[in-house]
Amino acid sequence: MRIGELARRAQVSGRALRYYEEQGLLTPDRQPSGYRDYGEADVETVRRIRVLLAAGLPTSIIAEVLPCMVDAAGPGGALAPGCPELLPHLEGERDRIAAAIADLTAAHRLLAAVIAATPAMGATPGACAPADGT
Amino acid sequence: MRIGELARRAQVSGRALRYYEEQGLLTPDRQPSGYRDYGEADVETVRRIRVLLAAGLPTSIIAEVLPCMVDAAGPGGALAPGCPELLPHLEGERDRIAAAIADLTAAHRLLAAVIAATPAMGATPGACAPADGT
DNA sequence: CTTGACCTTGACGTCAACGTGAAGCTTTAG
DNA sequence: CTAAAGCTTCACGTTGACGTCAAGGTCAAG
Repeated sequence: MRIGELARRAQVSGRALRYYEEQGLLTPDRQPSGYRDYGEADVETVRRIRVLLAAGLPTSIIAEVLPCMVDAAGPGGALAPGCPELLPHLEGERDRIAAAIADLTAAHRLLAAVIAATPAMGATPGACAPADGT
Repeated sequence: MRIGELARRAQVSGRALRYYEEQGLLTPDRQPSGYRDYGEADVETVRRIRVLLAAGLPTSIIAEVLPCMVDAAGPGGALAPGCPELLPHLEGERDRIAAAIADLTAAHRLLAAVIAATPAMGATPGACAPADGT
């Protein structure tokens, strides 16, 4: 398929797909016209990229892990065995994500506490922060 | 205390502290010399700022929630009741954080799966990704 | 007084993941 | 045939949270 279709099916912009290629995350074939020619598997690959990006991993890291999860067949996204040389690196990233989850959880608790401490709305002096003119 | 001490005690750069002031997160007094003069409570405030920043909240939002958690006395960071007008906004942020946690958790699972699928190190072809010259 | 550490305000640089034209080729619809 | 999508490669713009000089003022020690 061409870039537009993949963009629609994977819910990303064409620009993003070109960027991913530039970063080595995707390497589509080319039609004689020069148009990019993506395969079906790329849809799933892009989804994985989005998951990892959403987790804050930079494209350079994703480029390393992607070939380790080439494909397989499964709804949950099964994986193939990968490259043991990157293992400590991957474990480091995994731990960084765990730490990030801890941070977010702390922030979540903080916000939840603030929300819980908020007097219910409707009956208050009203003078707090300027609240900014929106 | 002056900016250098706060920087050391709160584990941030002086530049960051000036930036926080610029964004309205901190408003230290000034000594006649023009030097910033921070109070003890600012150490904790900066820690909270860091937690929320680490969670991906922009400084503009943090500026809104900070006055809602003015202070109190507690090891976990107790809170004062806040501004009900911001409540829906805060709930939105809280949900966004929850979504981010979900993303991170998904990525964590993905990485953990890759790691688990990695053949243990030591006995493999070795040809995988170029591994990049570092 | 001099040195040196620490402080001040600008103001430009950085990094990541794209957005957004610009100028031109290709393919599809009619 | 023409017009309209859709594609191509540059290449600069954006956003956020700072880093990093630059050009000084201030303060404690000797």
